[in-house]
Amino acid sequence: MNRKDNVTQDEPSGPLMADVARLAGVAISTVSRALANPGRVNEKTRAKIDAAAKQLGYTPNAMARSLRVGKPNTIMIILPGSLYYGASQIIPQVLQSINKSLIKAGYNLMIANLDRDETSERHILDLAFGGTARGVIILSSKLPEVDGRSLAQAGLPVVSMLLDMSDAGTPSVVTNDRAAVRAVSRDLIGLGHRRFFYLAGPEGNYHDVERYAGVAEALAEAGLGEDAVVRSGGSLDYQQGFTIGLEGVADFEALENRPTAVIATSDDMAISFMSGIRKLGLRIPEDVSVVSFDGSPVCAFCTPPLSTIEQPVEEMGQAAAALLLEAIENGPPTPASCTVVPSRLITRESMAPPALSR
Amino acid sequence: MNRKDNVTQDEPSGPLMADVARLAGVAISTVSRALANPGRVNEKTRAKIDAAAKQLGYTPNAMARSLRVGKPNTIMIILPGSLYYGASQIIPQVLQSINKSLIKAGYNLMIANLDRDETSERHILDLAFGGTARGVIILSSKLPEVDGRSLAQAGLPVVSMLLDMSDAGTPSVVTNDRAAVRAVSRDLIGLGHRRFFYLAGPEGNYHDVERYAGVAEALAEAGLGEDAVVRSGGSLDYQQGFTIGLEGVADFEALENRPTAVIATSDDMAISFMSGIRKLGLRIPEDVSVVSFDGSPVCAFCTPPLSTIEQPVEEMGQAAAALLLEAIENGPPTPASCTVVPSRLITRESMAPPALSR
DNA sequence: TGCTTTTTGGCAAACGTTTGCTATAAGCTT
DNA sequence: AAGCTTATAGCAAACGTTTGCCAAAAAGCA
Repeated sequence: MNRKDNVTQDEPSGPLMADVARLAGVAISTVSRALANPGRVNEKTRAKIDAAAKQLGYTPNAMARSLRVGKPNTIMIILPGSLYYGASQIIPQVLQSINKSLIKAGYNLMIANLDRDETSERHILDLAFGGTARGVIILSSKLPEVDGRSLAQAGLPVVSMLLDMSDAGTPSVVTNDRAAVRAVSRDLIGLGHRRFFYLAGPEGNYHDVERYAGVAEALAEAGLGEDAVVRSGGSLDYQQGFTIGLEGVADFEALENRPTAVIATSDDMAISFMSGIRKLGLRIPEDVSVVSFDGSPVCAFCTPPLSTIEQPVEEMGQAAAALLLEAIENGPPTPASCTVVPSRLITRESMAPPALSR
Repeated sequence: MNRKDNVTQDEPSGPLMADVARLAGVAISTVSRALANPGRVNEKTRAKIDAAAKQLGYTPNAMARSLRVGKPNTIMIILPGSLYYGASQIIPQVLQSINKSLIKAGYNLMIANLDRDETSERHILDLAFGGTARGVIILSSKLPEVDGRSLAQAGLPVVSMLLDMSDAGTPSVVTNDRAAVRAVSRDLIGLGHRRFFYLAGPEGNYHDVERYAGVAEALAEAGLGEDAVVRSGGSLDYQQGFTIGLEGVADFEALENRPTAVIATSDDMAISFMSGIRKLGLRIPEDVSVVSFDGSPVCAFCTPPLSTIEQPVEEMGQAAAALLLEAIENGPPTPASCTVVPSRLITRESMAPPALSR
């Protein structure tokens, strides 16, 4: 006489803890303790219970557990639409590394897309306030906020990745965009370049601001004015990298006194740009040096092989996960920390001294 | 006098349905019905309740709901490690399109990585049997199964994507790998090619088997034997696409009577292969035509622009989601369906008639 | 052996919802 | 106006766990 007699057994729904208890001849509470706590139950009873559980193929119901304990074991990761772009494999890598860290700690990973519409924001907030998520990792976006509710007030640990929000109280993991671009700009200057072309991401975007600042700083250091660099792009999102690169070619071609070095803020831009430039009959790196950002593996096989600043996506993912887990354990760090994982320039043939001009 | 007086209020945990009920001056059950059911409650009461809910910023607890109802609202997507590769953006696109469909239907998306270790399989099964997932979409893998439990017996709707498992009773959404490769092989034959080079994925892999079969069929149709094609690779996973391509170059170079057309089974392979071939001083497409599989946008900017078979990832994702939702509603289709979303060849300059040989 | 301390197991109350059933109020019919 | 049906609201029992508290048993001690 099992539960459900009169009902037309429509859901098998698996064995319950009660079934295990019955089979092992103990109380439910003992089963619970046997499966979870280390020392609270006699070794012999535990063995009996383990055996019973295995025999029945028992799997504890995670939701019932979370509900009772008041702490879900799901982490939400927020992926902005703008990150789904081109050849660089940011998202899969991030997902993989974060998930690995989380699973090790007993958490699951739920994904949420953040588009520009209110629906997606609302959905995210429902997840956050609805007790589904235990913590949040948000990629390169500000905290969603709609009709009164803000992710900041959900009482959940939040870690920002790629975008530094430590000022706003959210611990962050970023890479040193600015320093990396500054360094590579310096390198270009060292090679003899004096006129630059900058392929920009969307105007005002954190990454673009940082990266451009890197260029500007390097120029300043070298005693060059900001008029040494021509900006192209700025209206399209990173998703449109290939298009930005192509439009950049047109801009470049129209220039009077053409720059000798191009700094692209994503591999996509650089790749389509190089393709277009070569169609124009210009040679890389002889006529133009190109450097870009992202570190996609495919850059090694471009013509010519493309120098690129590798984003340490995996390490950042791990760091973000670690930070989040720590915040879940001990509360958020105060003041909010900002972990900087350094990026690395991979030098390839697309960079060279400029041909002697004029 | 709220709940929790003596306790050191460590969790705000948000307003409860009971709070809304109290504020609106009705019973909890009425609130529940007002928020969920369409007509079960008086319009006036509903308004009062809605107002109270909004005022408190109430968000229903999803887990309590799922527990009570017995049906979670989370869908699990299983991503095999082998899919995280190179330049092709399969995963992000799939995730994005599936998530969009699911959210519209009120579901959340949880991701699970399937590696070759037992841990990851166990984790997936815990999710499936533990009442966390309502349905599963599995990408390009067979159903996980470890110590007695198999995903097939979890009583969950499962849809397979990329891999046809309809024979085994799992409804599937795939693209017509074989037909697509057959068609492009035909095209190559039509251009005059008679000797082929095939860059293989892992031996025995579904995709590789299908794609190679496409080549073989086209050859047979044209009265050519299978000795018209040289296979390269076969030991490495698709993740290693770039390496496969490079090794392919070595294999190719060593050949006596070199093929004039190369069929690569991923864009990565083709890209690194082309890069290597050109280093050898061979010209594409004059000396070798190249065609590949995946449809990564970056192919348009290769030198030369690379012909590739575009995988309709987004449509497949939508189809898979639709199929899963349908299975959740009305049970799985019997017999298991296999939806084929056609792929499309994008013709670019990497394909041309062979130079007159000898 | 009788007492205290420690270990182990069980009862039952949570966790925050949904929902079957019942009670009341309201609207109709004749 | 009495009896009927229908709409609306409330009570309380679920859903499958965990855990505070108490009881029983075992073990230690004198």
